[in-house]
This record gives sequence, structure tokens and C-alpha cells, in this order.
Amino acid sequence: MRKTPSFLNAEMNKGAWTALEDKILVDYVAAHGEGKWGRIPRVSGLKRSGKSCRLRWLNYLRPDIKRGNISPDEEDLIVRLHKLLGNRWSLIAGRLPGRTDNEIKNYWNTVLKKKLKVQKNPRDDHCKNPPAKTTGAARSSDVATVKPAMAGVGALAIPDLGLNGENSSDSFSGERIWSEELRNQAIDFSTELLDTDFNQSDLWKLLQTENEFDMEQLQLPLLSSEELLPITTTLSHEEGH
DNA sequence: AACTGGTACAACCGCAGGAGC
DNA sequence: CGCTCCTGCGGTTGTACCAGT
Repeated sequence: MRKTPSFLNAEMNKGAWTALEDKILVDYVAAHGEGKWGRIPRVSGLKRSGKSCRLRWLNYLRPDIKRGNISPDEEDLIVRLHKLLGNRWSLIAGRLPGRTDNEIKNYWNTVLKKKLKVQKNPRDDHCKNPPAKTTGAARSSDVATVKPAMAGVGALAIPDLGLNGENSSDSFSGERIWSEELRNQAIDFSTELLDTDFNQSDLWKLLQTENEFDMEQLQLPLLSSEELLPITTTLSHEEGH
């Protein structure tokens, strides 16, 4: 791989961005759009590498960045996605609107790693956050008729509420109930997977090649019948056209 | 008030892969 | 086919901030 010429490196600023640099970058993107990051130093005179500009824009300056703490719902989703995808931060971030891969990665490394470690060794935390067990209220057979793998992938994001409406604890957050918004988002994810040619998708190939996809092993709650409804409806619609 | 250790997060680095020539 | 450029990803580092002593 080619490296940036040393004479350019010598001129590049490093470290924290100044307000002026931010403004130059924002102005550039407003005028030229995203992409072609390597041209920014030449065109705008900004003494930052293209990579640095891209990172600054994506992780900080982009207008749709969601500021503030990660909500418990988002935290749950991160944990579930991480169980399935591993350290694919960009994929995980793709399911959390307004959050960046860098932010999620940092959050995982500084917060969630410790939380999960405590859950694995509850004595360390004297049962403050006892690890919940998967109830298995919704069995894998429930999804067997609707392209089980796909339904399962979507289901990873949805805590099982139980067929009778009572909350069963999920693998991370105990008995807390997800917000309607995030639940809908997770169901959208499932539907999206069905809408797309999932068997050809990168995610599907990844799951197959890496043999990571095992819902039982992951102890992830599967979709209840209620939650499967929007998916089965979509599928019936597709197959019946 | 000064020091210290821990935490959170911004930023950098190396690498891989795709596109265009 | 190989080279160059560009983009994106994940791991790691640097540092500001904060709480505790």
C-alpha cells in the first residue's frame, strides 16, 4: 500500500481538531458533498489527511449524529448484535441510527465489556446485576416455517415478551421492557432481511462461513408468534404474488 | 489544594479491498 | 495484470476530565 509522501505528513496537523478546522471541513462537505476526502487538503487548504477528515466528519460533524448517552435499549441492542456479529462495529452501528461505529466500539470497550464480565462472574458484583436466563418461551420451532435463519437473525434484536404477555427476562437486561420505538425498529430489521435477497447478502454469507449463527448457543430469545406476524405477513405477500 | 488512578472518548494507525487506469 | 488512489474497518493510543485520597 502506498503511503502518504513524507513531505505531506510533515505539514499535516494531528491531535484535537480546532473549531476553525471543523468549520472548513463542514463548509467543504456542504459545497462538495461527502467523499473524495483525499482532495480536501488540496482544495480547502485544511492541514489534515483525508482519512482524518473522513473520521472527523463521520464521527463528530455529521448532522445526523445522535448526541448523549447510550440508552438502555440501545445498549441491549448493541449486546445482542455483538453476540451475533462480533466486533463488526460498522454493521452494529448500521442498526443504531445516529450512532457511529467508533462510538459503539468505545462504549463496548469501556462499559459493556466490564458489565458482561461482571455478569459472567457475579460474585464480583454481589448480585447487583444477576445474569438472566433465557426462558426459551418462544422455541425455535415457532420460526421454522418462515425461513428460520432469517427470522432468527431478525429476532436477535427483539427481547421475548412471552406469549402470554408477561415479561420473560432476556440475556442482558433482566426484566426491563423495550421501548416501542426500538422494538419496531428491530421488527423492521427482520422485515428488511426478508425484503432483501438475504441468501445473497454479505451478512448471510458471513453467518454461514463463520458458523456463528446458532441461536440456541447464543441464548438469544426468538420471536414470539405475535412478533412474527409482520414477518410472516411480508413473506406470505411475497410468495403469494 | 495537590496528587493519583480510573474512565470516556476523540483521534490515529495499519491493513484490506475496490475502482480506475 | 499491476499500479495507484481512495475508502472503510477494527485495534490501539492519547488525553481531558473526574472522583477519591
